[in-house]
This record gives sequence, C-alpha cells and structure tokens, in this order.
Amino acid sequence: MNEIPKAYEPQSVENKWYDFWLKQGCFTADPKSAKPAYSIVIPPPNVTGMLHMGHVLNNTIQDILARKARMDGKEVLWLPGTDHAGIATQVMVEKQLKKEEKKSRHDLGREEFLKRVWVWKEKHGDIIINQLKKLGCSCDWTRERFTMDEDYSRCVQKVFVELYKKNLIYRGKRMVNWCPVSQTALSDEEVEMKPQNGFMYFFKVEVAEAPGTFLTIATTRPETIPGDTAVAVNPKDPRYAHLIGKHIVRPLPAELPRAQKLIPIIGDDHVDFEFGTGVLKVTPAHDKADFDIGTRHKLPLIEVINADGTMNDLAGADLRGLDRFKARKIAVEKLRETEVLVEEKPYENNVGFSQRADVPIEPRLSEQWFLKYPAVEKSKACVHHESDSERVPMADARVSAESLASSGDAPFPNSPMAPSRAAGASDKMRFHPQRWAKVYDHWLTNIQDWCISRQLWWGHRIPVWSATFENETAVAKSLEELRRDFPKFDELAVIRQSGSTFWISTISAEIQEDLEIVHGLEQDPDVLDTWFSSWLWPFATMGWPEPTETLKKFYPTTDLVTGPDIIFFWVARMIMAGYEFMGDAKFALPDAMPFKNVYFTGIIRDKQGRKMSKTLGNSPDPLVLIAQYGADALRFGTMRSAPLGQDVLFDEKDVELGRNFCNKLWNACRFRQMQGGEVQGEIDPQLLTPDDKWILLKLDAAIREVTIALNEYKFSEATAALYKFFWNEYCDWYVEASKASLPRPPAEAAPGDAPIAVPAPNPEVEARKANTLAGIDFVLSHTIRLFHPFVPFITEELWHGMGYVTDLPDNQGGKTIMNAPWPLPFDDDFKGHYGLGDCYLEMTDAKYELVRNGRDLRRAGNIQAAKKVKYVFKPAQPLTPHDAEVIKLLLNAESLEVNADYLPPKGTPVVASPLGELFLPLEGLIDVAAEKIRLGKEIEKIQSEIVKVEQKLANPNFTTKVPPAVLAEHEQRLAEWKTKLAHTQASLDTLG
RNA sequence: GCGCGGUUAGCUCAGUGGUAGAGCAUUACCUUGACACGGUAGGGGUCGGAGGUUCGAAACCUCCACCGCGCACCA
Repeated sequence: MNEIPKAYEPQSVENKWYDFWLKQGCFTADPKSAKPAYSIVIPPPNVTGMLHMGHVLNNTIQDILARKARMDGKEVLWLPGTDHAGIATQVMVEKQLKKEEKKSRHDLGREEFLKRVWVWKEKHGDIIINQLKKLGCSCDWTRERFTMDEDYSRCVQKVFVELYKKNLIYRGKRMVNWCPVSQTALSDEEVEMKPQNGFMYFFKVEVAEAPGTFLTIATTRPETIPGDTAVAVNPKDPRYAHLIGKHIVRPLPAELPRAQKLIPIIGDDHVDFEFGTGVLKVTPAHDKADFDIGTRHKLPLIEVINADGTMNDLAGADLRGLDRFKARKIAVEKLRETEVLVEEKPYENNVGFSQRADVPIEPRLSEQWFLKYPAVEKSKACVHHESDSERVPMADARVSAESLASSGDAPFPNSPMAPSRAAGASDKMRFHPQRWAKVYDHWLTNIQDWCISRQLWWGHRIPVWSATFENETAVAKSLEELRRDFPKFDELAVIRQSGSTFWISTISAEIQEDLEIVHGLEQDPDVLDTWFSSWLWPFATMGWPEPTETLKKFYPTTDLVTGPDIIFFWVARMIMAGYEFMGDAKFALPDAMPFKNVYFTGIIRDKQGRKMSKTLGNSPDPLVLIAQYGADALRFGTMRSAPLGQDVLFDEKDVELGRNFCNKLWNACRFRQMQGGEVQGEIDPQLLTPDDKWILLKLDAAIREVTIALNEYKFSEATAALYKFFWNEYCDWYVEASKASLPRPPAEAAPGDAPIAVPAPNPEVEARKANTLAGIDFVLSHTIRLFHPFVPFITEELWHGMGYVTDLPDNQGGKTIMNAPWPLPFDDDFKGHYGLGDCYLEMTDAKYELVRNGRDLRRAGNIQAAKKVKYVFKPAQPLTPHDAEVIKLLLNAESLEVNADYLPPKGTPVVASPLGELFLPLEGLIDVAAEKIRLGKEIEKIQSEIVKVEQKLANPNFTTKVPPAVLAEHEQRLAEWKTKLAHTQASLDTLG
C-alpha cells in the first residue's frame, strides 16, 4: 500500500474486487463440501425491474448474512434469480409496443407478442442482476434462475398436475376480482382497499302488491340497478318482514315494461337493519355478497357490465356502452328525472383497487381455475409463536456463553465455528420480528381458495387441454385412442369429464403435442398467477423434483429476507408448497419447511415518511448513490439506519455517513502504513502498555456485541457497535495514545539541504514500537474482518493492502478476506497470557477522563486548540513516564511536568482525579469570574446528584429490599460524586 | 369493527426496572505525526397524557389521545 491516496476512492476498488471474487469462484457453493450448509434464496426481483432502495436494504442484509456465514466456516449458497412478473412485464412490453408501433398485443397475436416479450427479457433481464453485482452481492451466479426457465416451467406444470390430481385444483364459475384495465382475474391479495369519497344514493321503489307503499333503498352503485334481481330485508326487521314475498318495481332500465322489472322482496340474515335503510338491493352478478344471497335464494343473474368496465345492452338504452363511472352519473340523473331519487349524501366507502392498474376492481362472474391451499395445518403449526412454550425469545439465536468462549484468537483459529443462528432442525420456523407470526396465522385461518388463472399471455400457460364432442360416445372413443397411443397415459395425465366435454392435464411433452396435433384438443388460453411459480422458488431452483445434491445439502434454507408486504403473496405460500412437495422421503430431510428463519425488513420511506414511488419522484437511484459515495457507503449507511422491524426513513445523509466512515477506516489504516515496517506477528505481553490492553479489551467487547447483534438480526445495532468501537475508541483514543510509542519518523530533508542526522536507533524504543505495531496489526486485522460483511470492498482492499493476506492458508483468508475466520471473543487463556485484566479498563478510563478535564481547562483559559501549553501534574500515585507521555500527547501539551511537590500559585486552574491533580499554570489568562460561575454550576449539579443518591440510601425500604449489587453500586456512586465535589470545590477555591 | 406498530434532544432513532444515549443539525475554537469525508469542547430532553404496580418506571399494567400499517367490512 505505497502511495496511498488521502481519501478512499471506491470506484476502481469495487470493480476490481468484484471481478476478483467472481474469477476465484468465491461465491460458488459446493454441495459436496463437508462444511455445514448455510443457504438463502433471493426474493427474485422482477426481471424487468430496476434496483431501488428496497432492494438495497433487502439484499445488503442477505449479503451480510451470507458473508458472515462464510467467515463462520459455512458452505454458503445464496441462490439468485429473477421473476417473470406476469402482469408487470406484459404491461411494460405492451406500452412499448403501443408507443413504438402503435399496436396492441392483439394486433401481433399471441405467438408474436410472446416473442417480443422474450426479446425484451433478454435485453433488460440482466440489468437488475448487474445492479446487484454493483452492490457487492455475493450470490452464486452459476445457479441463477428465472421463473420461466425450461426446467422451472416443468416444475410449475408438475405441481399443477399433482394438485389437479389431488382435486385441490378445480375450475369453476365464481365471483372473482376483475381488473377492467388489465382484463384479467386477480387473487384477493392483489386487491387493495382504499377509502373513496363518493355518494350514497337513496331511491324509492313501489311495492307492486301494495300500491302507494314505498321502500327506500340506499346504494353507492346505482348503475348496477339494471342488474338487480331482488331486494333483501332482514326477516327479523319488524319494519319490512311482512313484505317478504311481495315484489317491487326496479326503476331501471327505463324502457323495459313494468312486468319485466318486477323483482321479489326476499328475507336474508345478511341484511343489517341499522345500515342505510335496512333494504338492500341485490345484484348477484356484480357483488360478492349479493352473489351469495343470490345463490341462497336461487336468484337469476343479470350481467350488465362488460369485461372492460363498460355497460352492456342489458343495462338499458341510457347506459349501454358507457363506462361504469359515467354510467353511475347517468343512472342518478335518470332516477332524479323520474323523481324516485330521495336523497344523495356524501359518503366515504372502501373500494377494492387493482394493485397493478390502480383502478377499482369489478366483482365479476367468470370461469377460472382455483386452488384449495394444501398443507394449511402444517404450515400453521410450523411457525413459532409467542404463546408457544416460553423459552427465552430467540434463545437459540443468541450466542451462548459456551460458544462465545473459544480457543485463543491468535492468530486465526480454525474452530469452533460460531453457532448457527438458525433454529435446530426439529425446531419451529421463526419470524423476526416475531409479531408477524400472528399476522401470518390470522391469514392462514381465514384463507379462501386461490384464483390462480390470469387472462394474460406472459406466464406459464395452464397445462390443460380440452375438447367438447358431440356426445359421450365420441369422448370415450377419443380417450381410447389416447390410451392406445400412450401406454402410460393414465400415469401421465389427469382426466376430468363433464358430459361431452373433457379436460386433460399432463406434463408429458409428447402427450401435450399429440393432444393438439392428432386429437384436436385446445390448450387453455390462460396463464398461471406469477405467484403460482414463485411459491416453488426455494426448491424449484435447486433441481426439484430430482433429489439433487444441492437440495440435499442446502434445503431447507437457513434464512429468508423479505418485506412484510409479501407475507401472504409469497412467504405463506412457499411454506405451504414446501410442506406439500418436499416431504417426500427421497429428499431425506429432517423437515420440509422451506426456511428456518424469516427476517422481515422494514419498508423504505423518504424523509417525510412517504413510501418511495416513481410518481412522487422521491426514490433515489441507488446506482447514482453508489457512483457518488461507493457501494460500501450505501450499504453501511442503510444498515445503520435500519432497525429490526421498523420502517426506514431514507436520508442521503446516512450514505454520507457511510462514506465518511469508510474514509475513516481508510485513513486509520493509512496511518498504520505510514509507520512502516512489515506486518508484525507476535505480541510480547511484557511490552504491552495500559493503552494497548485497553484497546484489546474494547476489541473483545466489540466482537461480542457485533456477533450477538448479528445473530439476532439487529443490523443497526451491529453497525452502531462497530462505529463506536472503531471511531470513538480506536481512532479517538487509542491511535492518539499509541503515538507515544511510535517515535515521529525523521523529517525528510528538503532537496539541496544538508542531510539530517538520523539518531542511532534505541533498541528499547524500537522494541516498544514494534510491539505497538503488532498490537495495531492485531486490532486492525480483527476490525477489518468484523467490518467485512457490511463493507466488503474496502475491507478486501485493506486486507490485501495491509498485508494481512500474506502467509495465511486460503481457508484462513490467505486468498481473500471472504474466507478469513470471523473473530471470536478472547478466552481466559488469551486474556491471562496478555495480562488483560479489567483493571486496565478502569485505569485507562481514568487517564482519559483526566485528559478530557485537562482539555477543558484550555477552554476555560480560552486557549486556542492548536496552542501548545505547559501543564503540571501532581500525581497522587506513581506515574510511569510512558503514561506521562501519553497524557502530554493527548493534551496536545508543549510539556507535562510531573512534580509531586508542586505548589501552585494562587489562582492556578486545576482539575483533580484519582490519578492526581492537573494544573494549567497560566497567570492572568483565565477569565476568573467566568470560570467561577462555571464551576459553581457544576457544583450545583453534583450536589443535586448527591442529594438524589443520598435520599435513596436514606430510605430503609430501599436499603432493605434492593439487591446487594445495586446497593453497592449506589454507595460507590455516592462516593464518586462526593470525590468529584471535593475536587471541583478545590478547583474553585484555588481561584480565590 | 378486530389486530399490530409508534409517540424519547431541532431531525432520524437506540434504550425490557437502578446516573437519559447515538448520528445528523447547531455553537465556539482548530489545518496538530492518518483523516476537514477531520479534531476538541459545548448547548439542547419534566421520555404523548392520566392513573396504577414498585423502595425505584422512559421501560411493567390499565385507560385515553394522536400518527402509521394490516385485516375485515354495511349495500
């Protein structure tokens, strides 16, 4: 690391090391490895997507987990890939087609359109993959998968056929959520309820059998009146019960004769008499609840809305052809014209919106494929709940005392490996934070069948072929032919028959071909919901249904990292799929669960707390941030501001902080390099200074804190601990103190000057310097490793640049820091050997406290920070020359006179500490009055603290009930405050 | 309606019963052997409100208020 630049320049460094890692195959998982497995499957981003801050958060966390696991000695598989994202991708290509060629997908036809989508996919599909690489993600790219890869598609078909065989998949005419823009059915999960400001309309209808008697009906959707086939009242409602069985005259369509508009008044418990008028119009074709009422009462259905959201002929002459919202206005006008509109009042109600197209969905009767969810009970039971037998929450995630204790850490231990964060094989799956388990459970308890068919072209086409014959004999004949052509037909295909129509579902490519070509069957035109392929992701990506080595080694996966917004869409369904399809004995798994831990990230919001969105333009481009600050900076900043389970308010300041941090790390290493010398090996315990011992103890604490935080998925805590250790302890105190052991290198002679005489090396000084450098190398080599999962690029650069890479075997970090072992806390042997007693923490803290107070004297004297001043120290106990030197350096003093017999002139500012008194003799420079006021305030504060503690200690309730340790702590605290008071009072007194 | 979060310094947030913390912002001073993407010292909080439990509550319990989210919905 010669000629080190002053500031860290990430751009070239990042590309260099990513290429290196790829070339060395560092990310490639080996299923034959003897190491314990650690695996994650990536939540596949949309193949046409662009990286956004949510991806950054999510994938940084995964990368941290993966890199940490590698350092723990695990065989790591982080399996990447992309999702074909049916609607999103199709819409994108359709838009482009419209823009560039002014054509719709129908103009091209299905086959040609799909070709175009594939072209688009080939062109844009690796954009997001390359963006993930920029971020530093250590995915095993050799195993990258796409949900429409050939083998993946076969998995989807197989799953469909198996579920069809089990009668869990069925076809039916049902009310579905219809998106009039995308013109496809949607699952319940794809519908988002949004409050809308609209109107409640009240209109009256006459009871046919009792002229002059009117009922008033409240509705928000008057345009559906032509589709009404009954009005319903609650049979227990005394106001209306007697009218049940009579009829009313539906007011629309206006042109229909009265006789055709008579609809019955029915009684149904569903009607709430408190709401509206207690009279409900029933539109079975356009409302889910009404459909159910219609079914109960065998009401006819009148469809009045088309698939595209316009009104059809049955809606009447006035509404025909109009968009449903326009039709609503016209319908109201018609009601007003005919004087049946009684009232119209503003009303806010919740309307279901299509998540993708952002328009109100239309409940619509249509023929779709549905899935009865499999393995629901198992999926419910496998997740750990708070109510489960209460072991300490996350007990097995915590680093146990046993596992933290380890063999000495010098230089790099081979084993034992850090404990697995994961629950044991027989344990339940854990959600982090735990509270999501309740949400998950609630959903599973109330699930409805899943509408899995979509009226799209881009996706997995439903593997069902059907034909309708003239009669059943013809059907039988056709089936007979099929069985003849394929001896194994009954094994390979599932047949359903209803009258003279039959459906065949099969995954056999041969049969599929033959069905179409020879037998003239037609494949179902619909495709499957994208999530019907994503739910297989954890095992379909690993070679299922074959019992591959990869599956055997890496399934169940260890951790899943995802957003809570897809807990139903994806997480719950993957769990069900896991139990349904991975339970087979051939996999020889302890459990079929797809993952052992699920970490739910927060949602990234902007500074104002708004969701990131394209329309708001509040979503920063991570690649711009990477170019500006570096990937490490983006990662570190994001992690530092992302607490477990909380939404993250993104602020570019955080990235700036990350950059500053990397720069600090860079410069701390640069300082070490400037001291020269090779990497120092052995540390001589005899030569360690109290400061050296202090920083080693702090390092030990940092290792513990970071390890525990990571094991609990507390990434912001881990980064905070690292930050505190490295910046506040190592840089702010230790580096400055270490300068006392590192003699200033001789200044270089300016050209032309006479050469400067170099003093003869002093062996004692040299030995101490070497030992200090050895300590620094020890601390830095550990620190860099602790940082590596968070900031992989800069740490790799430093690992090599600092020379820590040399002389190590590959599996200890000799090739890359990726394989260096994760630092372990020091054990007793190690501490004993290096004399790391806790007393060094106390002693050194006291020394630094003295320095802090001494610096404060400068301020009191209004002395500029750079001005060198002379201090006098009157020790209370012997002070080593080295400590004196450290104190002098830290005070930035010209000199520190150690004088046990010092008699300060009256008015000399002083601070006292257990180590002794520190004077700053500066006659006339102090603003005595101001200093007196300051000290007076401090005394007041100290006294109030003393009073607080004294009151507690005077309370017999306190002294008798409190644990002895707390009591002792209070007593000690009181003594400390009293000492401080005496010292401060003394300082005040010397001022006269 | 049911459920889940949140409310602590100007801002963003840590803090699971025992001395109120961090980063940013801010004030003053400073280019000191690595770092101005830096250093030193400071200012700033009756921890949303009210009760309760306790020797002791920011933390535990109850109620309330406000903000956010999810689920379910009544037309």
